[in-house]
Amino acid sequence: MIARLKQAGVTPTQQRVEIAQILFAKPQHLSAEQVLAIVNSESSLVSKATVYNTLGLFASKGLLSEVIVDPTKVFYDSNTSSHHHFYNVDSGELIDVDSEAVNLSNLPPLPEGTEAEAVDVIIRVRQSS
Amino acid sequence: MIARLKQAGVTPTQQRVEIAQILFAKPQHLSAEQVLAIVNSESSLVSKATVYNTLGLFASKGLLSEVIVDPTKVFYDSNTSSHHHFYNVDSGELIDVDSEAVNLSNLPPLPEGTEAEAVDVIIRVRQSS
DNA sequence: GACCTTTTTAGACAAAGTCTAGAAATCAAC
DNA sequence: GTTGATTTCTAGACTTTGTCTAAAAAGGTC
Ligand SMILES: [Mn+2]
Ligand SMILES: [Mn+2]
Ligand SMILES: [Zn+2]
Ligand SMILES: [Zn+2]
Repeated sequence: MIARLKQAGVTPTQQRVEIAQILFAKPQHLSAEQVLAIVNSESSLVSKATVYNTLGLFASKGLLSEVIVDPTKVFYDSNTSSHHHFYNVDSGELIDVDSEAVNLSNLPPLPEGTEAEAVDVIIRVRQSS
Repeated sequence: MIARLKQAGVTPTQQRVEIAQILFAKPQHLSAEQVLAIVNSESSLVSKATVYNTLGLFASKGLLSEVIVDPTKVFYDSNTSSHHHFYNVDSGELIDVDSEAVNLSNLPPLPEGTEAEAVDVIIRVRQSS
């Protein structure tokens, strides 16, 4: 874990390692508030400011990606390979969709003076009645 | 405009007509704060609560769609036909992309017990350096 | 006009996230 | 290992977007 942070150019402090261990345990989608709660569930280890700073830092270094699907919070995704999402608007659940499971092609020309950063595909679903 | 609201099952009050006139003047993407500022730019006509309530009501009646691309605010889109978006992460600009300009097919099977509500494609671009 | 229902309002409140200024930890000579 | 510089962390104030509440206003029906 420490090596992984170093390789990404992140000084592996104790707080950053704590947060990394939670997130990189498996591919998952966690909000900052969830990370804060998990990291401090045993004893109070990491402050709110540090959780937000660390998640932002990890995202800027490519260790996490941000998923914006809910107007009230950002999800941090430990799966950084290019993929898409189902978002259940009723439950708030976010599920990965493999890139190959979606045929996305023929993208239009980008606006003048811009370059692509990412293409997000979000399939919003609701509980069927 | 009044007819349009009635047809959507919305009682056309003075405040709702004011907001509708702003939004339905052309296809555009406005945040609640922007609508509030525009509607009250001459004199104070509509309260904050009413702007939020009205935008939510219009969206629930299909007169507007919500675009979630920015973690800090929701955009309300007066173009309700199915389409996609460029989002310039540097400028915050949101540009429509015609549905036909993107080839999207082969969607994966939906999670058990869910039905599709929408498929959002967001092409995030940044200012090229 | 009296009554009833719907809508609007000011302003308190909530949730997510940022900022600040000082404390703590780390690092680099010496 | 002490000194000094740099980086990181922290508590808590603050900001922004949005929601809630309880009362006022508006509108519809008789
Ligand atoms: Mn919000
Ligand atoms: Mn935010
Ligand atoms: Zn994911
Ligand atoms: Zn649009």
